[in-house]
Amino acid sequence: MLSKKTKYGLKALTYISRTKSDSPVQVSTISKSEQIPQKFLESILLTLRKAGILGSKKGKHGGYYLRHEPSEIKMTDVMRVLEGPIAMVPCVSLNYYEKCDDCPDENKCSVHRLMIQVRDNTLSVFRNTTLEDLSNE
Amino acid sequence: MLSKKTKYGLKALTYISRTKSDSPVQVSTISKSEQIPQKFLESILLTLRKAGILGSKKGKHGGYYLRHEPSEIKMTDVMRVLEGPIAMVPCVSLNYYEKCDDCPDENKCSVHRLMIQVRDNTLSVFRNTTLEDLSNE
DNA sequence: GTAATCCCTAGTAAATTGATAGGATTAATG
DNA sequence: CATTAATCCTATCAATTTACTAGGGATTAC
Repeated sequence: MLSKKTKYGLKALTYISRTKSDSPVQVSTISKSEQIPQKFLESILLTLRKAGILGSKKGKHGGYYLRHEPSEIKMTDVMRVLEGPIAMVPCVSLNYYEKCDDCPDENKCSVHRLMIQVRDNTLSVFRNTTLEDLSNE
Repeated sequence: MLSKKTKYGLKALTYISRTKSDSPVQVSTISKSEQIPQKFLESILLTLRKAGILGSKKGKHGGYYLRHEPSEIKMTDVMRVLEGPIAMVPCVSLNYYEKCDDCPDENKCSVHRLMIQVRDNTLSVFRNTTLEDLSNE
């Protein structure tokens, strides 16, 4: 299941991306428009900022803005920040690999081989989708 | 993340499928061989039996067996029983569809459209993989 | 200097996960 | 028929994760 954190994060990014304005977008604005609890959203946008995806401006008339063009923000990056590893098991994770305690030989593990296929398919979707794609329509 | 329940379930099914014997396979045998807590495994195999994937024989020399040929047991069915919906959000689930509270128009929702792609890709893997595939090698 | 904004740390209730406990039921076997 | 070995069933539980909320600190525009 996709966490609400990820869902809210994606919606917020989409919102900011669609807002074609020079001034940064405020948390309260996004919160109201997308029906996201404000304090929760605050913490999510903070995470995205710390990951380098968003930038922020403090104080009055402050807010958040994209650090790069929407077409250059890949879903692989966004998903890893918000949801964590893309793989369903650590033993097939590219970025967070971990050996299974039980499994003596990964190549002979049926679960391993199945999950590699799922990972590759999911990865290809996220690699080929940018924030620009999400923001269209 | 794949739950341990699903992981254990898949490993157990693979084990049973590889055991080419007429007599049913006992929980304790699988438990030892695959390093799965016995009581936990018991409950998992019970679930698979109730879903019609496994059959069981009670009493001495009892155990579990496959109800169909490995080549006819699709991962879509197994995964739905063990892990639940394949979709990452209810609003793109084929079997467990649910509308989002917030989302006024699904076709315009960026998360919705992205998650449909992920679902379709994952689904194609599970549809094209049977227990026989898992059991080879 | 005041209002509006992000920044940061804590805490917390509810749900889920990954088990464990204990026994009831059923069947094979001597 | 008694014993043993299996599944079946219900209940419980600790740890973790999720989805928030609270409360204030720091910064900036005006």
